[in-house]
Amino acid sequence: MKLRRLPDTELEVLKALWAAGGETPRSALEDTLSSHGWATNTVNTYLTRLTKKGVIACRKLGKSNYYTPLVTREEYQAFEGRAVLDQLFGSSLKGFVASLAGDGRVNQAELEELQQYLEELKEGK
Amino acid sequence: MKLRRLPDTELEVLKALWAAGGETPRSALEDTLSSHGWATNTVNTYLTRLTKKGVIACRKLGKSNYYTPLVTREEYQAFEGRAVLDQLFGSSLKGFVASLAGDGRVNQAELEELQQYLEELKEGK
DNA sequence: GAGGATATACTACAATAGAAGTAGAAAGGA
DNA sequence: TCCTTTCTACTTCTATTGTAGTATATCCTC
Repeated sequence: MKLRRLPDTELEVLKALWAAGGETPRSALEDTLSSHGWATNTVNTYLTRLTKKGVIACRKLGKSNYYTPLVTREEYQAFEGRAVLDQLFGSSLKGFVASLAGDGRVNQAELEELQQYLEELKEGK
Repeated sequence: MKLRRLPDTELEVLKALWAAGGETPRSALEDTLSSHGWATNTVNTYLTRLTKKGVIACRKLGKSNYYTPLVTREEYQAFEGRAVLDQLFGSSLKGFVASLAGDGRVNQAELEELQQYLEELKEGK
């Protein structure tokens, strides 16, 4: 499927669906999304839009609609991450990290964690 | 200034302005942006919108408008990078890198470059 | 089988984005 | 002076997003 960047609100709904894991009734999503303070109908609109875009599937069981993500979190993350990298950092991963590190927007612990990950990755190959 | 996410088209214009460096007449931006195939008026619209948003400044010299970025590339990069990290990767830098690496969307050379950068950063501290 | 409770479907509406046409000012040449 | 060229300002138009109201269908209960 052709992925495209989703609006913030729709992404929040999709994230709730990912978090729920698998096919989920609308009502269950409301809890996860309650912090946003959206009206029920608002969430419903976002679900409809996501369905129309083919990002999630909707199935009616009894009186409730059940939704299933058609895009995995991993797929979307990779897509979006790559897009940002290409659009703003000249495709340079180092540029990305350097930008955040240089601005003090990322702490030491995170950098170490990343470094360790890279080591492991290298060894694993 | 309160930074906010810019629409794709406006970002392209802003990037052209960054690339030009300093105060730049509209006509000069057109060259950089020609690859997009936008009409002159289209570019103008985006410039006006960016000006209204306070992202760039406009000054009239003679018959031409000259534009200056009010947000540096570095600022915007850090802002946007951080936003993506928080929104989609649970603020985990490692998560970001792992996502791209795991998907094969980033090559070996880039990973090595990043690793080296991290080493230097550590030593420098 | 009428009335209320629930869920979903449909509609609305303002703000923002993407794209560009038209009008008008200014400057320079004939 | 008047015409043409070159810019900018103003206007327009459609699609998308953010948000939610109204209408409709269904099921349960009395």
